[in-house]
Amino acid sequence: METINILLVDDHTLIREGLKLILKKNKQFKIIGEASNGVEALEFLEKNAAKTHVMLLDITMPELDGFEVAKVVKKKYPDLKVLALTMHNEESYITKMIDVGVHGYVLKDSNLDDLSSAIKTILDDKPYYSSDVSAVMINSLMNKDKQKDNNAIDNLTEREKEIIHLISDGYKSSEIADKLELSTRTIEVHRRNLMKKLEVKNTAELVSYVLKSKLIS
Amino acid sequence: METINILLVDDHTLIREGLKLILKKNKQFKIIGEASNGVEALEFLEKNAAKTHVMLLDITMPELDGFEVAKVVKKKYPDLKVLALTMHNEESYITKMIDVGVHGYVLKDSNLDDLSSAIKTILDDKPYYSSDVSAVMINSLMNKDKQKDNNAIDNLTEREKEIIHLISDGYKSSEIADKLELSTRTIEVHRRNLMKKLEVKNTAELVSYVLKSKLIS
DNA sequence: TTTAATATACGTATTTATACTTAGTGATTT
DNA sequence: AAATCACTAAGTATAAATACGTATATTAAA
Repeated sequence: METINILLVDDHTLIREGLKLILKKNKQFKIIGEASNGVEALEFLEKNAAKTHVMLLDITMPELDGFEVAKVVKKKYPDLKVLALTMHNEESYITKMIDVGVHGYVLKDSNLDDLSSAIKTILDDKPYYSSDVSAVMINSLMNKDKQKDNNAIDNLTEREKEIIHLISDGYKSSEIADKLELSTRTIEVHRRNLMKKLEVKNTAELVSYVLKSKLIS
Repeated sequence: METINILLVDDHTLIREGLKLILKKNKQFKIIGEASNGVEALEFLEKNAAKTHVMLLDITMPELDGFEVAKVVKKKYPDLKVLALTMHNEESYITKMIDVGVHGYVLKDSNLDDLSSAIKTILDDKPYYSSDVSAVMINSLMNKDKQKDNNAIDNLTEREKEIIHLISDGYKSSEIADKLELSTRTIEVHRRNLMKKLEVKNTAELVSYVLKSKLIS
């Protein structure tokens, strides 16, 4: 059983102390550094990145927040695992952290077992998300879908959907006409109708609209 | 404790029989109908939708598959809860079912407890997804993000990102020029450079590219 | 059965986007 | 000091998209 070296990053001293006490219960864990903001954390890593295995990272911090830190770490120290630690259970935070390349995400009301298994899971190169977090993700996917209802996209015809798909793939009207064996004029009319139905001004906004509304993936 | 009326839709007789036996263990559940394909299921609902509470729906079926059935049901019978039941644990299936408006999704290797709580959860107007499914979702989000790395988008300059954002919002070059107090020609150069860097042919593909790569949300 | 919607197609005109070339300036790097 | 890069800008020319109007055959819905 090898020692796991941990860097603790949180702006609240009390929370850092608490985490230290919790982590001490598992003798495998060793806290080799602490930082109270992003700048300090990156300074520590400048010298000690090689021996650091896991970074426990708070999201909301002064100076340089967790998002920015995670971005930098991912680029400069790709081997270092980052476990986001936060009280925020909102979708925007979670997706943003995932986007930024965090390996795991645990809520601050987790217990020692959760934390231990999170650390071990991400060291094993698997993502870890506490169950509450998963629930939020699924929920948000559901809600996004609800938004999709009742909107203008339902009024598109099959032909229009077909054409909008080809437009998004970068085909110009003449190419679409060839593909579907139709006149270029017909495709142009479909474009006009599509823009009118979806109330957009040009091709760019049209593509943007359909992609955001998830008609096309 | 009210009776919950269930419609069972699966093309394999053996699976239907098995499900009936499993569901019989809970006296609250009552199977009021069966169907071996989508067409039969919709025919049953034509007459009995009012008294049907939950539809247990297999995805892979002949004639009319689960996706299509779910679509129709959502439109015609919005109060009827649909629980997708399948052995497929792949991301494409799951996201597609969510898109189509299914209320819950359970794998066929679940046990009675899972099934019962799934049914009760969706009747309570909450989404239900078995834990394995959640894991797949999170994983797919992670993987999408990994794809994003190493791609051409990292090479874009701040100005280019700013402009591509405005393009996606439907602004034409002259409008972007006004907004940023630059020459229209400058914007045109940026567009050219963007298309060259991202190896796309036109505006449509450009917008499609950046949205899919999640540079813009 | 009339109505409405869909898909098809052409004409004309204007506006945008795209292609190719050249070039100055300021900041950064080697 | 020289080279590189990001940003800026212009000239010229063609291709594509957009904005109008008009029209017809088919199909779905009232």
